Amino acid sequence: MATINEVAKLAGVSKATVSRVLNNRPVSSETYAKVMKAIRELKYQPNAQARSLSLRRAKVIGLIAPDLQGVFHGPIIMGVEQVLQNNDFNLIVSRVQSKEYRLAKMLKEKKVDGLIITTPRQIGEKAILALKRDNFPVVVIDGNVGKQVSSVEIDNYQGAFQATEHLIKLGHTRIAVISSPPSFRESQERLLGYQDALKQYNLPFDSTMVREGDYLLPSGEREMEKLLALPSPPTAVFAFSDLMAIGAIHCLFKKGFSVPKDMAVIGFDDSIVAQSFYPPLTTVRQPIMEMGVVAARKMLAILSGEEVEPTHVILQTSLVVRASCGADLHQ
Amino acid sequence: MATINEVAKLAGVSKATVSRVLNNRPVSSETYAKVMKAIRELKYQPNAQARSLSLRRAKVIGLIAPDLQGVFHGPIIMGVEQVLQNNDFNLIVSRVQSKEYRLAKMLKEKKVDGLIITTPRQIGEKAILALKRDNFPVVVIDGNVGKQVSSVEIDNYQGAFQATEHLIKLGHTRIAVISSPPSFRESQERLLGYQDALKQYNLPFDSTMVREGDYLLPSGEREMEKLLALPSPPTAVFAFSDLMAIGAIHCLFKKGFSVPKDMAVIGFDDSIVAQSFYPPLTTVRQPIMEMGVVAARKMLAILSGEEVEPTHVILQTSLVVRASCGADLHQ
DNA sequence: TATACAATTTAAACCGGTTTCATTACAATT
DNA sequence: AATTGTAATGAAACCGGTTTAAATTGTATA
Repeated sequence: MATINEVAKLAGVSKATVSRVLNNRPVSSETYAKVMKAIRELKYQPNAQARSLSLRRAKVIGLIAPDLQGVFHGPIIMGVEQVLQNNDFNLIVSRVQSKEYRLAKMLKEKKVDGLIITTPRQIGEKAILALKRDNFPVVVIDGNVGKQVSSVEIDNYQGAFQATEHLIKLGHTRIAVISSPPSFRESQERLLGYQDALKQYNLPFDSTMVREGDYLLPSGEREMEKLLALPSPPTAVFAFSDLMAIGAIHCLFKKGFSVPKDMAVIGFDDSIVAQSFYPPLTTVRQPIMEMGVVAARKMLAILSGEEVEPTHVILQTSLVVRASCGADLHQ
Repeated sequence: MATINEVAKLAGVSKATVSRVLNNRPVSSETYAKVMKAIRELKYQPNAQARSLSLRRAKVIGLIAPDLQGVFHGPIIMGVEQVLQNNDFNLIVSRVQSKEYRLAKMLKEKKVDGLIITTPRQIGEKAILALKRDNFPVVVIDGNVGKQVSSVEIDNYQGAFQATEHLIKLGHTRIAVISSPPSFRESQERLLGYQDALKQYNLPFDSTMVREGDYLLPSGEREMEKLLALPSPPTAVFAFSDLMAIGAIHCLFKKGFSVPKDMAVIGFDDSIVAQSFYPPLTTVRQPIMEMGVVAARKMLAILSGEEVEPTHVILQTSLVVRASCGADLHQ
């Protein structure tokens, strides 16, 4: 590969002048032509490493996540990468394993200009705050680690409220919840949305109606079984993930029940499994990819100096009505 | 951030000596101690850009794919990243948009040391061969672009053979196929596996039994409908993706059929939707994540000079028997 | 004690860019 | 014609590492 020195020699100018041409700084038109000719002839491509070293920015940002695939992190990666690509940045993805260690490394090595961190719960909030203290550009997705770190979240309260309200409007009064671990912030927010919806429609809150799952299918199946064993079982179930909703339906099908006739079921996420299941699952759509888009834009804004104060954006959910609650039959 | 010069000054040695300590080259034990002390005190972290420039390798490899999420590319990313992380490499992921352009750029800029390219069909095989001609390290996943480029593939023939054989052994003789576009190499390989299985069990091949889909759910639903309209419809369907298999089942359910009682259905991929569907889908498992693992290992081998001649590994599929073919009832 | 040799260490060059500062060339002003 | 100002260019320093070649140190040998 040719270097800037070879281009300079071939064009008969100094490397400073070649650099000027490359960066669109004023040069005479004849010089410009000479240099461009040499660049073409040598098929010259500037060395990103040398440029990064000199400019002290890599034009790469890092994304740290507990997982790089799946219905949640996959779309986030897509969203982030799309924005970065359009702005001539690259994306390094890294699965967090050894806790905080690798986090800081990439930044301090200057391998990346900034870090987008998803579900910081799994990483350790202190580690993130430490980065922020060292003044590294950090954006957090789906988790608020305090006012000083920019974040992108979804409105869990709103999503749960919508789902519950939908079931209430379909006439259900005994609505169960299959929740996620109570220690997770989003569990609390969603539970609050559920309770407030009940309250708004003057329905009593019954704590036996709330069960705890772990987001995965088997827990949905298991908790549905427990709900059916109740003296007075629910007529509708709101699960905090599509997979748990589907698990609940597995349980129902195995016992010969029909959905939505015998039980209305609603999920959360609107992942690929929701639309492909039969009956197609009514669910709360999280704008997951958009979280990635917003986070990436925010990161670029921070790097360009546009965003100096941390900001926190909360994206809205939307209800996707399909067949698992019988809403289509109700008209 | 501290630099090597500051460390050298604090330790009272030259930067060359600090460099030696960093790279585990022989130094006296007192020098070692002095340098390490300075490194700790300054919280020194070597600058990756400077090192890359000097060593002419970035310790980053690029992954180019038409998609960065979903049931196929998600696991590949996981597999690749896992291997790279264990070898202290980073992974840049990039969705291919503007065809060949960006491909070469990252390599020529020296932003990455090598490129792993998935489903090269969408990228243009000539572009890949051009990279190889320029002697850039390239590994291709799920697509063979010729003997000169290392590749990792799965045994499509074998997978289709297994699936078809399974249905035959369950007593089916009219087995339909919902294929993918015939121009795709894997379509041809799978079709051959299907036909050879029929042949081996002395079953006739009937071309009306093979329909063309596009890997997505709606096409499965659509083609199933056509199959049902046949004068003598199949009793079993083998779809070339889980999503198409599920689409076929949607069609059957809507018409009041039962699966597997009225129709056995088998998919391909073993994606998340296969296990979460009801009835759980029997399918051909592709070792997708393993493809990423193997590709990454191969890339590292190329970069370290271990692998000089291109190699081609073909991973085996396996049949995952669940409920959609009724095999569990047959015992 | 002088000499040879190996083991450490350092100074300087290099990787390939960007940028500061000085210089040159040239047109405009008085 | 002398002076001033401006635009274009080049030389050299710099970014922060690695590496080569030369210098230094200490030890063993003659």
